[in-house]
Amino acid sequence: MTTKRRNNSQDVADLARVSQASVSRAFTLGASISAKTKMKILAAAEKLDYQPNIIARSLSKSQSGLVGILFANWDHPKAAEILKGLCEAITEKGFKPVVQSANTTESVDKAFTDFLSYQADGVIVFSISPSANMSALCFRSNIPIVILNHSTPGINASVVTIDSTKVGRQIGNAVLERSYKRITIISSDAHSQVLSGISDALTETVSQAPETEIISQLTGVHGYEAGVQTIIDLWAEDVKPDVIVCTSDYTALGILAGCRHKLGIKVPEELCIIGLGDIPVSGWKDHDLSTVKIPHDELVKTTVTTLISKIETQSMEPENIKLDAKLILRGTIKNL
Amino acid sequence: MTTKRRNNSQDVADLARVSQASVSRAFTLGASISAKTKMKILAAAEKLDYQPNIIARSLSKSQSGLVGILFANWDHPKAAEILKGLCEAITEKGFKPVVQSANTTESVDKAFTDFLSYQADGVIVFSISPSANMSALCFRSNIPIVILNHSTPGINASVVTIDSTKVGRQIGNAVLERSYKRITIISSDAHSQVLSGISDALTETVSQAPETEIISQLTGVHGYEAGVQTIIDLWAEDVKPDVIVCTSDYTALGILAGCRHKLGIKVPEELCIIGLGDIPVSGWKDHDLSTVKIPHDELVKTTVTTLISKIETQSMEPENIKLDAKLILRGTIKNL
DNA sequence: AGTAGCATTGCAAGCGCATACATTTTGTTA
DNA sequence: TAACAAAATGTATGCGCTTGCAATGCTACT
Repeated sequence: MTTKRRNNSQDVADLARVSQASVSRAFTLGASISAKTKMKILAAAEKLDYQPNIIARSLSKSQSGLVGILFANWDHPKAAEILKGLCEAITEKGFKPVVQSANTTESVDKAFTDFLSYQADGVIVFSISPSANMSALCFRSNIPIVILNHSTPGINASVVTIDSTKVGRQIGNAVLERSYKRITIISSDAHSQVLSGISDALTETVSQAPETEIISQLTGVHGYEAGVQTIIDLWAEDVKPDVIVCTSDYTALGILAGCRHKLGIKVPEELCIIGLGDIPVSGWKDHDLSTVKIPHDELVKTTVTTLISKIETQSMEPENIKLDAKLILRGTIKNL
Repeated sequence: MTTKRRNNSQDVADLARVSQASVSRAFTLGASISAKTKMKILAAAEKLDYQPNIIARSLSKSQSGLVGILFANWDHPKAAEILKGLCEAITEKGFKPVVQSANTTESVDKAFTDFLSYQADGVIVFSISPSANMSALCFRSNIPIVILNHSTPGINASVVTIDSTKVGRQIGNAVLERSYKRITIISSDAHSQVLSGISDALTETVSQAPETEIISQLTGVHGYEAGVQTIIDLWAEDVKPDVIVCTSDYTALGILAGCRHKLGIKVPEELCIIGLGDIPVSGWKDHDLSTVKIPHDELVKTTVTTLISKIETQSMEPENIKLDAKLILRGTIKNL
């Protein structure tokens, strides 16, 4: 089968008996062209299945209209929602999202050089940071980067996150008001700025309250099963907090299940559990977990808006944007 | 700020004192070039932050290396996993995934014309079908389409799904072996071929067993809360099956919760519940839901392999590929 | 009618790369 | 060492589009 060449603007021009430039103008918003010839051209284009070749347009305008999305954390409970939001917002702005999956240093670097090759007009990075090399390279190449949900100091990129310090304070206050005293913090990921921000603020708040203390802090625990095991271990070791703040809902749900089904610990009377993320399951009556609702939608929209505005203004100035998250108090914390 | 032009192959050529063509060859695998000059060129390229401009390459080779992904069903419990798999497999094959979100007829058509414009080499469609118009247009333009998890007859596209008929028979047999008699089918989506395949096969299997019958069939019920409400309604109306087959785990979990926490129905003694999808929560001890495990990973890989092979062989021949799914029997069905 | 002023169109030169073809260099063999 | 094949390199053209500039058409006004 000889592959039939796709029709191009010259073919349309020939059929419509105009110049190729006019065809181009017919498909360019706001170009100088009369309504009459535009009609004629569009009709011819229709007849020939013609669509402007964006690749060629990109080349001649030297901007691709492509936005790279580097997506690292597919296990994030809201991964689909976030990616959907990013893709839709990007499309909405007239760009196309090119998604790359990467989480090792090398694969991240590879993804970035690919973005460079594809002349991406900008890059969004989710839950990871580019290497200093790559961010510098992008800077030199005038490709703005916006990082969502992660931050690494000293990188030439903008960052959009929740205000984790504020969340930490809210949790601290809620716990203190209810006279819980002995706190354990369980974080699923030692490297996330969001999580460490919370525990910093929590430490700070608690240290101002007499008789209250953070009795233990565990790191790298994530997932339901790990949660179940963790609470069993704690009780076995006789480390018995009356509050567990957990930087993942899944883990928190595991802890809750361990309390109820294995250890017979009464929640919230004997133990208060707070998660992070507000995944749908947490709201189910079976669990009714107290947690923190993160404004993903807003984070996503802000990320895209920020990036596109940088692309359009050719600005490489890093910004640091923090949005508020909301503490949701449900059955796993005492009522006031 | 005057935007500094990115270095191109000519710049590298000048620095390395070779022709532009040689630079091109240095970056083309298997091109005719000596090791020595290649070194020289790569060094110069390094110095100039040069990356080949894929947009220009695409134009001159008239193939973009882009694969369009039309993603319709972001609420699918495995949406992230599936999309990740697609993106990674596509990247692996040396292409780039461009993700479009669309679920209305118009937006789907729009997405397709965009793919055409971007000269996508192929398109993957998840959980929806392109319009006849668009599939015909793609056919004329030699752009192969592979549809994952959905099928519409009379469309010029390949399809990859699970063998839903086989799944339906498996469920039927498992239920009959355990002497359940009165079956209710609850499907979340009337249009999915996967789901209707199951209920067809189930109907067929059941009709061969004396005293067994499908006593009711509900459509358009989806989600946890809807499940809770549905079981309450059924009991209130005195429609009491002893098996509920549910085409979504979330709904099945809602039904299970309704039985246990609202109605006091004993599962599996009085009522057997089977879901579809095997989402993680279903495996948790709290629920222990019987369900069907769909080989998403395999589906995804097959989809991509199929598409890429079509792209490379320039084949527009539609294929229809069916993979096996596995019935997982847990606590919500009686032990044999 | 003549012409300034603007809208429309055509012309042609790129955008950065791949590649057919021509030319030069290298290596091989008698 | 000559002669020739093979490998390496250079030259020049085209991929399909945008856009600056020039040429043309049109309107309105004196």
